This record gives sequence, structure tokens and C-alpha cells, in this order.
Amino acid sequence: MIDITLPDGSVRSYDEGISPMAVAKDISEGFARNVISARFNDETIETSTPLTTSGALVLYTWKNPEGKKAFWHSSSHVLAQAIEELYPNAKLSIGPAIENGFYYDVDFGEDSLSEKDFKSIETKMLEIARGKHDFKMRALSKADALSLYKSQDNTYKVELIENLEDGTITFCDHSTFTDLCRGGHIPNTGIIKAIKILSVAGAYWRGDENNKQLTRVYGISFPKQKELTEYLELLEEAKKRDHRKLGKELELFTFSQKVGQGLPLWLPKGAALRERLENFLKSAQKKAGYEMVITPHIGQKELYVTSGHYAKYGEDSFQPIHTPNEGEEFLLKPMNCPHHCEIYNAKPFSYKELPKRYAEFGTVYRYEQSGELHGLTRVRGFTQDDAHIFCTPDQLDKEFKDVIDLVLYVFGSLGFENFRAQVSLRDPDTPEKYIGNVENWEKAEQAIINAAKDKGLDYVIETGEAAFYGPKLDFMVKDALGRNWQLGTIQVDYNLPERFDLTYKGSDNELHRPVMIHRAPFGSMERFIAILLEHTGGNFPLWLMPNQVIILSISEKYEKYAEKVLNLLENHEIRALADNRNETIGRKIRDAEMNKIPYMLIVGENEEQDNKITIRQHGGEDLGMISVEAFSIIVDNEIKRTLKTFK
RNA sequence: GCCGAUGUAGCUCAGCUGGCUAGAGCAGCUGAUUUGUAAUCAGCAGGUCGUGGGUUCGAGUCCCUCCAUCGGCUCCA
Repeated sequence: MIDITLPDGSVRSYDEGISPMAVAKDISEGFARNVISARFNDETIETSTPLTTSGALVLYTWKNPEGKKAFWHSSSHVLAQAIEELYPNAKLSIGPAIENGFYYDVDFGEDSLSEKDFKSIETKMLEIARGKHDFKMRALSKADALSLYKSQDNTYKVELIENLEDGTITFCDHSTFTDLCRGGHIPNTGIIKAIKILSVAGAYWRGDENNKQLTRVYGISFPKQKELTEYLELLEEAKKRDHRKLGKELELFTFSQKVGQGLPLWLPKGAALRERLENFLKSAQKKAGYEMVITPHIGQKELYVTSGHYAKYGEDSFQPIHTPNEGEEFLLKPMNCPHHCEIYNAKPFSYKELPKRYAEFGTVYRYEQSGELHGLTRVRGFTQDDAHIFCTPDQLDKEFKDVIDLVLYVFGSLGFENFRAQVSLRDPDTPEKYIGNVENWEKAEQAIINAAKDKGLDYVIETGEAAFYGPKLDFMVKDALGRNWQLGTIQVDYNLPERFDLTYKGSDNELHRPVMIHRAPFGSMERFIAILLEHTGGNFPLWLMPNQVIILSISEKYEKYAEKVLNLLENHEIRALADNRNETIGRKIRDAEMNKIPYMLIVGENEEQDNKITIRQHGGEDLGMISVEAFSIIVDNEIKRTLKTFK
């Protein structure tokens, strides 16, 4: 007999060799019908694997992330079988489950795959799924495994197996198909009821661009058709919120082939929005003791040679600008830090004057590879809400915490409630990858962890993810559709103070090296606005809206009264416009709804008589007929609710 | 940069296997209408079909080059 401990702490005794599925059935038949995968003593196993020792068993259903993983992993086997049957010359490589679905990397040889082929793959997969084939694991010797794939001339699998240890090699069989596999499947293919092939893409073998590019086939599957439908609806919703689409519709920004790819042009409404965001941050920064600076868009090449960036990125950047003077070269500024270092260097500092906090909305230019440009989230010219704090090592702790406060304030004011922090530390095993002494690194890493803890952040620590010049803290926000985005960043830097020979006079009358903190709560204005657009679907917080109010006159007879209301609103500093077009009220409402204007003020005969306005909120809610004064209080309150003052 | 797809009016799209002067809706303009909670009606105007080349009697449609965009890969100071 063996003792099986379940997650609730209960212990059940069974004969040796019982399967997880049999345990599930013993718990309840209904539960067993939903069980699709299992873990035993923290090891993923099959639901059919005989249990031979006592231990802890966890059973998963589709509702658990582990269950989904097994489901999609198994689906990728079905995908592989379908591909193998439809394309006999295709060579399979790897095919894991991912966050949403699964993929398989395939070498199609001479053939290529396109969207037209999705339908036949889906049909084939469903046909396989309906066969209710069991997934069965089997061990194979390394020699046998190698000869199997060598006979098929599949160099990818051969390479994978060569890196495995003999005795640990397992295969999974289902139907007529077999694949090298570590395990973790659902019981049989019949559980997969709905399948969608989503896209194809190129992907380098083992993620190395020097290797051959394979075809990656992405798909997703579900145990119920309804769930697939819902997922596809979510994708549709995401499309509707795409910042590129909304940016065009709301006339915020555009791109021009003539100006160049990755170089956004900000339209009047977008520019006003940006300016509002900048002013919002500026006023918080002022309270936090920052000073604004302004630096040029170019700098001598020598500046970036000093900073070390030329050596690291020079080749892949915009190339130097030449002047009539032979040998004179300028670079488009790829970051603001070197300029700010030179501002610090403009005069000597005493420890009593530190920290110095220099802030700038600095526009920088980076030559991103053409294939990786994307709307406003990845561009070649963008504006960082940059600041550099120069402080003594002892001040680092407090400065770091203060920056976190600022970031939290920014997120809070803009409706990002779900976010996590990632602390990126150095890999202690490869000290040669990092600059600066170990003692300072430890101090900085400790300062970041302390600050994250102290501020109650939900954070994860990633070892080996630090930049070469210092550890950092990044903020990841979750948007309204549950997608994760990286926004603000706070980084400690020991490199640039060294390279620019930054100093301050300490209390001991000796020169010391300051520590530098780079920080950008938004990250960049472009990226932030893009994410804010997708998060809010264009329904920004009221304080940020380009147009907060639109006055809709019932007919041209009330144009005068509309103008009067407009004036009153302007006196209350409410951003409003009047729609006095010769159109029906229904039409005006529709247009205002499409433009996502938060408040519609309807004025006609009744309103003019009573000197009031009728309020319709975006989305249709009727707030009745009130005075302009009463309305301005509603607006004020709503703004105060979201936009708090800093500190 | 690489793999795959796409590019027709300001916007969203139709245009089958190559065959008359390239279509629609919305937006725009003109006129009528003066409107009470998500599109009033009519008329007009608008395109060298991304670019350059090729095949053909004939190209929006087929082939090639380049450009841009989209989905990924690699990358992201």
C-alpha cells in the first residue's frame, strides 16, 4: 500500500501502481471526468502513470494553468501529427505550449505554409482528436532514439537527443504518431474539441539568427467550442483597442512614408494629450525635487565613445552626421544620460548639495531593425520622460524609494491598478559581464530589494537580468484585457559616473564617485500613450481627455445659447466644443459617442428657457437637466477622484 | 535584418480563372430639411489600383525589384 497526500492535506491509501486518474475517480466520478493532468512529488506525470511510492499528488483540470499547459502541449502533438500526414517531407523540431495556446516549429523544406492551409490542418487535427487516441509514454535508449530520427534525416531531433542523457529519453505515442517528449499530457486526444490555427511565422532554430529559419505554426485549442469562440472574441476586442487603430480614429498621431518608418507624427489632439501628460509628471517631479534641464538632439561622437555606447551600439545605429569640417562627427542622441552627466560635470558638487535630480523630456533616436517596429510601442524616434539622479551611495536607498512613490503615483492617476515589479540582479557566477565593484553592486541590489519590500510591491527577482552597468527595477502593468506590458524603469548605474569621471567632495574633504539612477515612470511618451490607449480603449481619464465635453444643439436656433454655454465651460476650465452642424440630434450623439467624448451637453428650447443643460454621459447614461455650475462640480469631482496631487 | 502575408478614393472594403470608360458605404462639397438621445434626404466630386520594370493584342488581376504595413523570430542602450 502507498499513501497519497492530496493538496487539501488529506491522505488516502491505495495499492501500489494506482494511476492518478484512478485516484481521481476514487475522489469523485464527476471530478475525474474533468481531470486532465497530474503532478506527483512536484514532477509532471501522465494521468495514467502508475504511482509506486507514497507522495503528494495534485490533479489538474482545464481551469488550472497546469491543466491548460498539458492540454496545449498535447494539442501540439496533434498538430505535429496533422502536419506529418499532410506534408510528408516536413521535419518536426520542437512544439511547446505557450501562454495562450501552442506552436510547432517545422522545417517544411521546399514547401511553404500560408493561411490558406490552416483550414486543412484544423480539419485534420479535429479528425485526429475525434479518434480519442490515448497518449502513452515510452522510454527509448539514446541509440535507438538517434537511429529513429537519423533514418528520417531529422537533424533537429538528432541534435536535441544528442544533448540528452541516455536513460532519460522518452517518447509519446498517440494514434500512429510518435514524438520525442518529456511528458505531461491529457489522457487522450478526444478531450480536444475546438482547434484554431492562428498564424505562421518564421523562427530561428534554437532562437539563434545564424541558424536556419523554421516555420512556426501557432494554434490554440479548447475543450469546448464556446471557449474558442470567446477567445476569438477577445482577440477581436483587442483589435478594436489596438492603439494604431484608435490613434488614427481619434486623430492622435500618424506615420508618413515620406518622413520615414518608425517616426511618429503627433497630430494636434495627440500633441495636446502628450503635453497634458508631461505637465502632470512635471508638476509631480517639481514637488519631488527634480530640476528640468534641456539638452540638444545631437552630440559629438566622442561623447558616446566616452559613454561606451558607441562601441556597443555604434554599428547598428543611425550613422554619424558629418559636417563640412573634415573628421567632425555627430551622433543623433540615442539616450540622454551622457548629456546629463556633462551637466553634472559643469560644476563641482559637495556632498551637501546632493542628490541632484535632472529631468528632461528628451527625444532620442535609435535605429531599430525594420521588422521590429510596431505602432508607437517600438519606434525609431521617441521621447523619454527621463531623469538622472546623482547621489551618494548612502542616499541611494531613499532616492530609490522616492522614485517608486513617483511611479506608483503615475500609475494610480492613470488607472493602472494591476502591476508587478521585476527586480533584475546580476548573475554572481559571471562577474566579468558587469562593471563596478562587487561591494557597490551588493549595496545597490540590496537597496532595490529593500525598497521594493518596503513599498509593498508585488515583485519577482530575476537573476542575471541586470544591465551590465547596474541592477534595475522594471514595472509590468496588466491592461484591461489582461495583457502584460513593461512600462516604467528604475536603474542604478555605476558605469557612467566612472566613465565621465563624476565626483563630489565628501565630508572627509576627499573626492568621491556619485551613484547615478536612471528612471522613467512612463518609459517613453510614445509607448506609454500606446499602452494607455489599449488599456482604456481610448476612454482616457477625464483629466487627460482632449475634449471633455461637447455641446450638441438641437437645431441651429440654439446655436447662440450653445456658444454661451461654451463660454461658461471655458470659464470653468472645462475643455469643450460645440457641435452646431445642421444635423439631427441623433446624428450628433452618434458622432460624439464614436469620438469617445465623455460628456454630451444637449441644448434646445427647454434648456435655453431654464438656462440649463441636459447631460448625457458617454455610453448613454442620462444625468438629467442641470445648471452649468452643477455640471462643473460633477467634472471637478471626477477629476479629483482620479487625479490626486503628489504627496 | 530574417520567414510569411498584405497594399484599390481621406476611412472601411468589393473587383471571379487577365477583356469595355475601376465599384460601394462612410467622410467631403452643394442643395433641401431645423430636427429631443447612436447615421434625414437628394445631387456632385473624389482613384496614374504602393513604386519601378517585365510577360501579353490587352494587367488592379500573372512574374520580378524596391518601399511600406501586418503576424512572428532575432534585437531593444
